[in-house]
Amino acid sequence: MSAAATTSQPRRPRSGNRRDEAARLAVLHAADDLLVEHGFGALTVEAIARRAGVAKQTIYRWWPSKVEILLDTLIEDSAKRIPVPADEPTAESVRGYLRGFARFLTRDPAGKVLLALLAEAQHDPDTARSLHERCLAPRRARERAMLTGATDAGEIAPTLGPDATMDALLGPIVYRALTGASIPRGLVDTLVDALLRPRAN
Amino acid sequence: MSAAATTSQPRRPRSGNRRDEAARLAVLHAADDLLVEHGFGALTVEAIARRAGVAKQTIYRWWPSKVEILLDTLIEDSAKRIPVPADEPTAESVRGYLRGFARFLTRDPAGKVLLALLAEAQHDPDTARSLHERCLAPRRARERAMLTGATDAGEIAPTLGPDATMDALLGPIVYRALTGASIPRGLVDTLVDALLRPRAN
Amino acid sequence: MSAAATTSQPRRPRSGNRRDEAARLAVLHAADDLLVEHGFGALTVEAIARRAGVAKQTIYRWWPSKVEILLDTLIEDSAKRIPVPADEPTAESVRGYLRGFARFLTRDPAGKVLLALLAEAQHDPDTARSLHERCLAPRRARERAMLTGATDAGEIAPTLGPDATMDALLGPIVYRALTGASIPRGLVDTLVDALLRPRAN
Amino acid sequence: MSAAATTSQPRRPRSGNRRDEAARLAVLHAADDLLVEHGFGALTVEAIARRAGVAKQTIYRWWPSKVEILLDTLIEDSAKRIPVPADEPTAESVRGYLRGFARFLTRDPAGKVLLALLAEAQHDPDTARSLHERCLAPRRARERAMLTGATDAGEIAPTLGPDATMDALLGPIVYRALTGASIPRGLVDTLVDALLRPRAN
DNA sequence: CTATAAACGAGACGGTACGTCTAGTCTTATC
DNA sequence: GATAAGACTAGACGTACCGTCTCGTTTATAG
Repeated sequence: MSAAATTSQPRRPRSGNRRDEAARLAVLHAADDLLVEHGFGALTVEAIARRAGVAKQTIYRWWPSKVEILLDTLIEDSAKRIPVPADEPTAESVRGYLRGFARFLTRDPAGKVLLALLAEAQHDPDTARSLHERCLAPRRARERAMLTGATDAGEIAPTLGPDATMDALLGPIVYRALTGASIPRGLVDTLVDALLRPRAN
Repeated sequence: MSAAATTSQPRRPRSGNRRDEAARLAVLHAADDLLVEHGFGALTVEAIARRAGVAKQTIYRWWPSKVEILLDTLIEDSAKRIPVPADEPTAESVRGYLRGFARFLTRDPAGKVLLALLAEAQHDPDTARSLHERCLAPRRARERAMLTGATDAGEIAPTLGPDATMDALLGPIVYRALTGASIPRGLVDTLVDALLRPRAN
Repeated sequence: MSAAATTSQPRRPRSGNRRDEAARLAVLHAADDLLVEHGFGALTVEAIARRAGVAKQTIYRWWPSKVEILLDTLIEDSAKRIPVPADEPTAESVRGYLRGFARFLTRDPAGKVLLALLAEAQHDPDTARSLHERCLAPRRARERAMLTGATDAGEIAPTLGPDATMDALLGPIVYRALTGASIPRGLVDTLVDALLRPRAN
Repeated sequence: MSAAATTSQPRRPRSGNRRDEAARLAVLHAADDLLVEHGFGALTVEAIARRAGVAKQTIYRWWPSKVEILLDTLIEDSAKRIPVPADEPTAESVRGYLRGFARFLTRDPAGKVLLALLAEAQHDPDTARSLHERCLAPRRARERAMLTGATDAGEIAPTLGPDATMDALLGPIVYRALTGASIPRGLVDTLVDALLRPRAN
């Protein structure tokens, strides 16, 4: 309470057991597996707990909803599988990004997670907000940087602003994935040609 | 009523009361209202029955699931609000169709139904099948006719096939609606210009 | 709408399926069995539902708590096993009643129900109220009648009022049952002799 | 322990490897208070720990169950409030003991503890055993001594053996406390008169 | 003019999952 | 080594809907 008290740093009453990393990973994997194997309908908190060998309370302690569990896996997976190109500001890198995105949505099990969250966001405003804040907005920021970089480098000349351009490029890919259609190589090429170099042709 | 009628259906196993049209409409409106007012999460069969003043069994008797209720309303509404142009095979009519589509998704309460069904289709294969068979496929057939008509008339010259072209046009609109973004007039114009008259400019 | 309709009595808006008697009995028996076999600690609503082959909601629909289930069985059983003598206003019938009571508490499985409810009443005011209103008070009314009848007939001459007399007679029996002690024949005899015929000896 | 020890830890006489008496008392008082204030239903280990400002583990380390906590307080309180008379082997001292007992059960907050434990003993065999071994049996031994002392002194002449006599005296008192009834002075007097001096009148 | 049979409202039923609570155990870091 | 803090597994709590199944009533045709 005297000088000694003043010297002591803001009290760190930290103690107690720390979070169990194994439990955290078990939950993430269980959620992922259940979604891929049995669909979103089978993705209940009880089922996740059962499959992960974890108590329900452990899930509720760390995640406010099953949607946040999926978001955790999605953020990690999408960062690995479909990083936004930041180094080479070329039209080709944009094309490559879109092809990777298409492959992710149609072939990668983790792509199902994005589609499921995009779907759930239509049913639940909280999901919509979380999906935007934690996944879509950060990615969009990097996508904008990718486009403006390439534009500044003279590689592309989009008619629309960066946001609308990205939506025009991604929209068809996402929509076909949502409707269960494949995404042919020509579609991506045409989108890039038509929207990024409208006059350069 | 006459001898002819009696002859045409000699064994009428049918008897008793016929379907109550008032109950049918009450269910459709209750489902629509609940979706718009409280979201898909509040759209339970019990809530629909409660709001419609109808017994649950009456719903289960006529609809296999709540999704089919929504489909019934969607098919009727979309036929009225966003008919596929069939008379004038011009680029302008395509543009008008896309603008109507964008307005439907972002402004019309009935547009929420389409987004909700598209979402639910990600969670449930039965919904996906119904949505395609009863809504998306018939509309796509008319959209294809619209595009081929305009192409034959020399009004447009799409690079892609009619299906991919429609997805490239609709995808951005749907995607922005799904992510809660508005759909600016310039986006539709650019899509039409870039994808339907790539060389005609 | 005619005079006939007006004449018809106020319509009985009865509809819906009636209560399932089999489910009701299954619940009562399951609760009883669980209490006797595994004790009050194992008497959870889930366990009752499981053992009765009944949905939890069915229990919650008809009983506000598991205590009321036990009360239902207790009221029925105690009416059968330890009826309060009403016909013969003799000291002997009182003695017989107390012996039956002692046997009920120590030998009859249903006696465990009374002890459990008396115990639970100490933990929960709602139980205390229900136990009094539905079981103890009605029985006490009949016990009072028994005592006053015998007193009027000159068979007994209790010093205390009927309530205190009954408590003085039953208290030792209940207390020994609560503490797991047997109830010897001499105890009942001495209580009757000492409290009902203090001067008659 | 001496001045040297004090010097070695100038500011921290507290903590170390011995049992923390402050924690022990905090737990006992918290349990007592919770029982009196919110009833047995609110008496959870978590609530005790919370109210006592003590870790759950500290409770589990020293007490096998919350029942033992209550027993600790009960033994201490009952020894103080209702000691069994050992000095004067008179009928009057027995009467005084019973009156004290009645007052303890109906007026003293600590009396609630005995009723709660007697109740819990019906639900849980471990509680029953502990209650007997640590509380009821030792007290009963002293009560027996009280009765035999008075009998030998010619002050009383009970018909029944000492155990049954004590149960016949205490039973009505306990039963009325359990059922929420008051214990009138006349009841105790009549019990003493009727059971201890059946022929001496 | 009945008699039948379908559709209706009401709602009980066996279930599944929800999100919360407490039990009792185990771990970490502090004193 | 005892403590405060608190994460962990386990499982019951009471609620909301699910989809199925009677009930008894209503009503439009069939006989």
